[in-house]
Amino acid sequence: MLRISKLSDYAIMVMVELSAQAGEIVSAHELAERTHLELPTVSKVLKLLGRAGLVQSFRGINGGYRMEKDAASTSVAQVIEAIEGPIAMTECSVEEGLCSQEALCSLRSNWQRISSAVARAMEGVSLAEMAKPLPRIEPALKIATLNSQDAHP
Amino acid sequence: MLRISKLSDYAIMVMVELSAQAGEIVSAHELAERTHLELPTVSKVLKLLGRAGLVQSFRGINGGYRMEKDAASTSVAQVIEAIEGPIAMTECSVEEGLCSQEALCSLRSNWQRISSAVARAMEGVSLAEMAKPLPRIEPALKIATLNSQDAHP
DNA sequence: TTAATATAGTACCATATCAGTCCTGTTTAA
DNA sequence: TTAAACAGGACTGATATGGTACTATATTAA
Repeated sequence: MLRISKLSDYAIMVMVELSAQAGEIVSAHELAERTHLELPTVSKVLKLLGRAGLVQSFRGINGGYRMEKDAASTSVAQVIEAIEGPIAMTECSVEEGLCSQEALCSLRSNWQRISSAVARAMEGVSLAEMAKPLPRIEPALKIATLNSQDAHP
Repeated sequence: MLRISKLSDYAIMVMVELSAQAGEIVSAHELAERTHLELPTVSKVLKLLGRAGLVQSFRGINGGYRMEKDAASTSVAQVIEAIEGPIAMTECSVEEGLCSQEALCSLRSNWQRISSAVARAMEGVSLAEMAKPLPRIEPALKIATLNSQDAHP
């Protein structure tokens, strides 16, 4: 299914929410409420984002988090990497060991190429864009769109 | 880490190996030897590839598998989809239920856009290309072609 | 100085998913 | 009829992930 982890998904939600209040310090508690996620989960995500330098943390009684960069200059790829580490498709196509075949080696370099392309796809989308309901729709592929019951007017 | 499953990785290996003998019928046993994978594993992968119509199977004493299409016209994406199903990044960004916020909804459509770009990245690489040790380091790989509504070097 | 609040770091567990194997049935050729 | 090879599905062990909890530390206000 080629998915990103839920935690990364949450991280995007949190960052987008934070970007709505750029410049301000928002507590994890508040972010949890707005994203409808559990506080411990949001907290975990924020810690990871903090280590990656995407948010700055403030301790103490009026503490919280603040976005470090502009939403337009932070990419989805950066957020995902903060949570999951480097973007790559395979550990190494030849991990079976005994790479003694041409074919296997050719795979490895090609996987790296594909990984780059995928990474670029995600580097090309900023948080600012994510916050907007989709600038322009394009030839929609057959990508699965699950439940469509959005509960708001 | 944004990874594909090992099974998909294996599937590519098997398909590339099969393409080296395009037109011929090769047994799972033989493919297992050439890829250095275990027979049951290779067998499992081949069954999935067969159901997806990427290979044709032949039972009986001289049975085996044969590629259905040309290696140049079969993409990495097709193979991965045969193993993992539709390529998508997230189940649905709003699976938390209670999508009552603008931000969440904007995420969903954007994820679809990203998924499309990622899918395209993998549709742009054929098995024939995978079999070659990497044609040449291309400065601007034409694979990605993500919707460049923003300037993207 | 102390109390309250909020994050940091780490560790833990339950669960879901995946990889890998095996078993039984079916088809085909000799 | 037998052996070889695939089809389908079930089962299991391992791994990773998601989610939570606990302790320590920092900050602010009274």
